Amino acid sequence: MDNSDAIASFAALSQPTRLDVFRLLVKAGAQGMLSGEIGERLDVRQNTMSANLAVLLNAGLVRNERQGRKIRYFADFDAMRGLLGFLMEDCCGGRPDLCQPVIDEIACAC
Amino acid sequence: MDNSDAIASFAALSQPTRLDVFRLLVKAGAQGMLSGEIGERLDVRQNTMSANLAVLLNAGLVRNERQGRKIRYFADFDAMRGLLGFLMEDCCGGRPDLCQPVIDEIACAC
DNA sequence: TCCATATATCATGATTAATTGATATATTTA
DNA sequence: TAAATATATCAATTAATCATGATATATGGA
Repeated sequence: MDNSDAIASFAALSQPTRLDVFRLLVKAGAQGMLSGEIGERLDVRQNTMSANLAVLLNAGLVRNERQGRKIRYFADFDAMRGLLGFLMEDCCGGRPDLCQPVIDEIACAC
Repeated sequence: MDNSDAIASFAALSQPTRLDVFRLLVKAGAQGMLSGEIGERLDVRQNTMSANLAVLLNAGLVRNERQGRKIRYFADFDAMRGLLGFLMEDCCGGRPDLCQPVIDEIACAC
């Protein structure tokens, strides 16, 4: 994870449809979702969805896997890890009380 | 933290100077940094830096505090918390092994 | 009050991104 | 192999963003 990877990731997440897609894939977890399923759920046209998925893919935030003529997309949790780590690098100026709540927040119930 | 707050935050972080600024302020922690200090450190012109700080401020990612004629900026850790929580909401589809490494990554050493 | 310092705002030109209609590619089924 | 389905690519228009020069505002000190 270098600076330009992080820029690409944040740019990818800074668009409403793509943010929705990514959060949907985070929720879906290891099961992922089909491209068509995603487009239907979010009511986004086919080519727009394809373009937006390509941006997420290019940023490394999602992976995909062909299944016949469908394509299944997954949130890439390793990429998430890298991105958040990059953002929080050397955080807090030595004051854990600032940093800890941030960590707690993503300590999801799963 | 709603969808449009998150969009604003990611858009703010998707620009090289602003990402540098934010990471610098994360490192600085509670001490923060003066606007001028930041501009000098990152070698960015005065009005460009001011505009970029305004974007971060508007996104809620940083706070500021006037000190005489200088203005001190701070990373807003509550906003970070909200943003990461929003992104990871209902994560992993019930598989903690996917989520845990993400949490571990930002468990900084401070 | 006048000047210097620190920061913010405004207008503009240049670059970049987003959506869309049309079309192409890949895969499965008949 | 032809048709149908699922997804990707292309070209073009519109819209958003960025850095910059110029200028304005706010604070502190002489």
